[in-house]
Amino acid sequence: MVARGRPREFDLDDALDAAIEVFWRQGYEGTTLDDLTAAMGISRPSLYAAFGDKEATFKRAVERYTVVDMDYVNAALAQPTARAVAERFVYSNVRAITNPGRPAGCLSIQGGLSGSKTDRRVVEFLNASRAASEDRFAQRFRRAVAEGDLAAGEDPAELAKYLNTITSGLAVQAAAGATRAQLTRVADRALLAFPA
Amino acid sequence: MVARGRPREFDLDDALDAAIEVFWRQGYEGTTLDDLTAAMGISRPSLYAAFGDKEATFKRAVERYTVVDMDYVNAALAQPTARAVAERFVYSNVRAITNPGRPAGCLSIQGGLSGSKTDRRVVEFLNASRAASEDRFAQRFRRAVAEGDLAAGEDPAELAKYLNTITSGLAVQAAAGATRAQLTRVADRALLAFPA
DNA sequence: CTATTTCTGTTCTTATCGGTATAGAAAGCG
DNA sequence: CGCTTTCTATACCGATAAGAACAGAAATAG
Repeated sequence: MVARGRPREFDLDDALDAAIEVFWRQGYEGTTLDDLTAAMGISRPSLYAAFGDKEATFKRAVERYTVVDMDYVNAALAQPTARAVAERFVYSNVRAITNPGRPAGCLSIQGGLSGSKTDRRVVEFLNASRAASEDRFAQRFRRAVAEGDLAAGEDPAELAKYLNTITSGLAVQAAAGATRAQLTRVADRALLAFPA
Repeated sequence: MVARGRPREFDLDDALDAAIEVFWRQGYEGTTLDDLTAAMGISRPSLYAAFGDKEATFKRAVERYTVVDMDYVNAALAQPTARAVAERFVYSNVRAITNPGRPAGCLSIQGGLSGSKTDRRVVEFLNASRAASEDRFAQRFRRAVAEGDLAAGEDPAELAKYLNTITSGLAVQAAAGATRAQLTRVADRALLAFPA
């Protein structure tokens, strides 16, 4: 793929990083194209040429967010035991949603939990994205049961939904201003209910 | 207070109930005045005369929502022990956020977790509203410690934040389509971590 | 019955939204 | 060097947002 014509003057990932910040802080519906182009440092036609429309830009931003900012999910899933998976997941989640210098909370939650009829697709996209993450944990816990690491009586899907509920709740608290210390204590407690 | 002039042709609470539904489903920013007036069955000037502007209507709706739809909080707080308070709170929360015929989830969460700069006040209003609820539980648990009902080592504020995190997380799951049965099992597990 | 008060519906205003047309600028290709 | 291709910036477009103006309608007060 050889570059033809005038080369793009901005970096796609840099631009997406800026978009991530804005969508994270203001949500999909609360973000205007002027907000986006100002933060990304590009003009409107450049955005449309590079990403498509607002919705496509949002999806690209969320995809990059899951790769860059939620890489800790992969690290958690790679832990040797279900218990270690859960601990690593919850604690690194707390760190991610209370990261100084980044918006508090989680783009996947703040991006849009509800929306107008015309923006319903965006809400469903985020729901599906979180469900996919939950599925990965369910799969990991199925493996743990098969390996004898988790008791046969445990329901992998239920454990995954439990963790997903915890991290969602933590993100809501973080967005409302809860501190890392507070949420760490909440995480400690939540893990009491996870099989040891 | 004697009624003067032409009497209002609609019921304030009926109108607010309709507004609650719309804000609940679509969030503050996703709701237009046309959405509101259509659902409430009144015209635009009637809405403005009765409630003020869109923001004031939202706040009135949230206030009514907390009185009508979150009355279970009072019932929970009135339970005799901290453990009973927690159980009652979490289980009735699950029922409320998966109530058939009503929107899934919780207005206080779906109303707006994030927003544009101009709608920031609404987000903060909701945050404050949830914080106030959390405070009531913290106070209740302080009483429980004083009464010897809770161990002296327990932190009432932390327990309250834990429950608030759980119910917030449950609301997010419900909004994304989780069933009552699923969330009941998550609630069962979450309560394992609450002092018995 | 008249005057006053307050509600109601239609219409209008202003700002801003997402998205686009158009023209110019910067690169590679021959 | 021109020609093609692709980017950039200014300006523009129709649609829609929140909110206000205005006149008519329905009640009470005298």
